[in-house]
Amino acid sequence: MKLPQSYYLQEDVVAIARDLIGKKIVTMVGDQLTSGMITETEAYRGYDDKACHAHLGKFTKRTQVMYENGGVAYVYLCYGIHNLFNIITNTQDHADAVLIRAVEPVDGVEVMLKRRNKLKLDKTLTSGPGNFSKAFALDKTHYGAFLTGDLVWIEENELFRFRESEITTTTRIGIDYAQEDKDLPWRFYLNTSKFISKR
DNA sequence: ATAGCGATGAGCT
DNA sequence: GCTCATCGCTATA
Repeated sequence: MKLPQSYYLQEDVVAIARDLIGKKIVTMVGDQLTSGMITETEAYRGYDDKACHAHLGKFTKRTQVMYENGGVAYVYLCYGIHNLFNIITNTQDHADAVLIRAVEPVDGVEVMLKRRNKLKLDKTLTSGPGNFSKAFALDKTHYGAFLTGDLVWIEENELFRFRESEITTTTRIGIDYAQEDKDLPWRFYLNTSKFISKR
């Protein structure tokens, strides 16, 4: 059920970002289980992608986990407020990552509502990378966490099937500084879901 | 030691 | 569409 490490070791991060749509992501934090179906992702490709934190092999305390073997979490704080959750892919020294930008809630909606200080379920509960991370209690303590472990993982979603036409391929958000790479079609979302950060 | 800034989200117009 | 909260990372000195 849990995706094995070999899944994350695949070399095409863009293909993985697309393939993760429809899969189930689960966290077990403080005895509270939350899960959801992944509806929106973006690919960031290590060395040659100007939008990637590891562009041209940039190696800092923040980016170091990106260079590990695929199957670990890369979480960083954005705008001083939001934790953004990424999955590291490819083999060691290839700093590729997939940003999870939105999910559709499945289990633990009450827990998510509490974490988000909300009273009722609507699409803002888990759409947008900062909102998703907060609802799933993903933060800096998950930096480097193994996705084969018992804290956060991804499962195959046998029951859910969709047509190819339900996946929209488009450009990534918030990376205008990346010059010629800002228009790469590396964002994917399930256009039949309400839980999308931006259409 | 510190200036500059960002893979965002909320609220208001 | 516009503003701004908020702070750790990064580069530079």
